[in-house]
Amino acid sequence: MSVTLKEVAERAGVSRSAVSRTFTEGASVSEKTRRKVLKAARELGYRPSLIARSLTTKRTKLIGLVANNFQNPVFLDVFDLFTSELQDRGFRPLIVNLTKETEPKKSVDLLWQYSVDGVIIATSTLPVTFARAFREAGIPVIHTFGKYDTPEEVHVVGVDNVHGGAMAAETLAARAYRTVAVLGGPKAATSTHDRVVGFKAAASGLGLTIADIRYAENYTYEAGREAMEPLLRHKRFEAIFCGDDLICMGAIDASRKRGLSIPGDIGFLGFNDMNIARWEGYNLTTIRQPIRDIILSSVELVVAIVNDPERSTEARLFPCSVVERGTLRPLPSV
Amino acid sequence: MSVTLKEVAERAGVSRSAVSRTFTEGASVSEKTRRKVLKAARELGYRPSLIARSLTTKRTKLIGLVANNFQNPVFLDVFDLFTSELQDRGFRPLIVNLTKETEPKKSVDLLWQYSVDGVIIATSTLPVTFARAFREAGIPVIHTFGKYDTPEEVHVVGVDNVHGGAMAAETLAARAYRTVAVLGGPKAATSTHDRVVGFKAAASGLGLTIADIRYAENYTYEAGREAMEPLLRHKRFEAIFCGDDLICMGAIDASRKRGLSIPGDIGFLGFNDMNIARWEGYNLTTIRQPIRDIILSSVELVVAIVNDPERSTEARLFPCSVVERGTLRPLPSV
DNA sequence: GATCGAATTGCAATCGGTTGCAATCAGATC
DNA sequence: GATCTGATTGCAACCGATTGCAATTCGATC
Repeated sequence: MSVTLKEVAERAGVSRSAVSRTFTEGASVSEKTRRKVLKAARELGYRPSLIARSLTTKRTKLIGLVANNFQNPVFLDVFDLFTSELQDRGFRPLIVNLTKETEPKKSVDLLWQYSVDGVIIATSTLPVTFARAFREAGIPVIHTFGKYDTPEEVHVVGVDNVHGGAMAAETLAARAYRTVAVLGGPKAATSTHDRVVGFKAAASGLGLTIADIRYAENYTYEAGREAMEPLLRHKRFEAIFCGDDLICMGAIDASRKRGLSIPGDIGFLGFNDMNIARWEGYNLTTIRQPIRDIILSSVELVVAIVNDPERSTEARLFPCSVVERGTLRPLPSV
Repeated sequence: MSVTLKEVAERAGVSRSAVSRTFTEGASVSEKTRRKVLKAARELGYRPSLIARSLTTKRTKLIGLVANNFQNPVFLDVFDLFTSELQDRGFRPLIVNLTKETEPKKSVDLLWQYSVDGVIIATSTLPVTFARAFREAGIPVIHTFGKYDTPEEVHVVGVDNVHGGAMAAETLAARAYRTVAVLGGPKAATSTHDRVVGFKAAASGLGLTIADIRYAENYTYEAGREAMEPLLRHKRFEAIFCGDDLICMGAIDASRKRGLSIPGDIGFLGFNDMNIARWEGYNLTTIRQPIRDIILSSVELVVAIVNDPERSTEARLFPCSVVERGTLRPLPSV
């Protein structure tokens, strides 16, 4: 069926080693035999089998990409960037969908059996035990969007969510809001936790009163809408900080349904700056996560630790930034 | 580093064959040795290497998933379903991101080198030559969201877009619209072409006048907004059929910006019924593609042809349906 | 206890490559 | 032409499994 090394060797009149060497970077082959081999290979349509190769080299060039958040639009960017970046560096992503499965051991087994060179966990809604399980199995792992912890147990790339939360509080305070509410993402997510912690801490220093805190069931529009309802029943805040743009949009629509105008009656501040935040219908003021930087850095890091597994763990945290649009009242002129 | 067959065999005091057999479905092993082997395996933490296995079995249990549309939210569902369904059947998706790359040969080479068992091309914006390239390389391939053609060159799963387009025309006609416009997806996509063809054909039979036809650059909100502008300059239609929900939302926002009300001044009909279509802010009336059915069927089919590559090509087309919401005026009561 | 067929087991070859090692070769130097 | 050095080449073992085949074991039957 498929052409093998041996056939190429025979046709080129050289040994199998010679053929193997012409196809491995930096191996010792004379220009003469290399040409003979390439000619024969071309004629036969030969491509080395990565499966066979990885059996001896112990490198598969596969990177496990573990995710459980297939409903949030940010993940379009995340997938796009991860897949193309890995591809450009000669790696291939092997996706593991964790939506149904919550048992770390099974994913570890799965990826272990495929001998992936490394694993990227791309979600903020998994506990650190997950990443740890990979590390204990001896598989290089990095947790993108993970929680930063000292001492660093595992490589983390993401944003400093505590700082992001603080930034949100500052943004509201700067616009002269005094009484505010928080509508967080799913309570179990470490990102939610950190953002709220950061928000609270900064709020108290800024003279902001937090009238209410609630959490959406998950990172969806519907969850945001639902979670907003009770907050609207006894509305006693001027603005609200949402833990995610999607949730924020749900909350906005819930408010509009009650006839509230934005930002007149109520101000909204999102988190993420996904594409949809730019849409005219919402035009969301939001805290931006530099997704692109995060992914590029993750890929770069995973490649680095694949090449040097002993590398000490590190946390790469990128700064968030405020994207000013139309759901908060303007900054008071100075 | 990792535990091998041989070590398990030694510990269990049996031959390597015995170990191999206990781990392969339906092989002949006595209950007694199977127990010994499992015990030893458990103690050592042994998991068979799929890489090594696939070298002899010629099966990798990998399925290439080729996509180029990482910006459209429907693909969240598509990825979610594909990955979890393949997973459930013991296969793993190997993703190829074609956004930058347009040369079929390179993807074929790539997946060939990984000896994938089969390939799913999940996009409507690639020509049939792409799928053909895989078939010619002897790799089982199915084109999801592909164009249905007779004679069938390649397995296709999707909807009958001609019929979908016709359904759109009927929907508009039934609501007593007389003069309409079309805002298609990217012109190169076969799906766009077919939908427009179906729409035109049905329109003429229904007494609908098509005042204008335009195409968006790609399947995005921004492209929809831009493409709508010229249509609005000399607006001479009562309703518009958009080739995609996202494009439709862009078009809606462009219209609202000009102060037009919906569906009062202008009616909108989308295509796809993605999650966002349900959002209060848009509440889009749209033609629904049964994504779930399409994906499940694709996965089922790819597994089938992996097991029987000689199977004759087939086209599985699912029917579209109208989802009534708020962007078209109501059906006249009878 | 001998005989027979079926079930189990182990041997050894194989899958398609890589790589350490020793042998060979080429070119430079004397 | 002999000698030396570094570059090239081929041999053969190995990576971690599977599998056809022949040998062995087992249980049942006579």
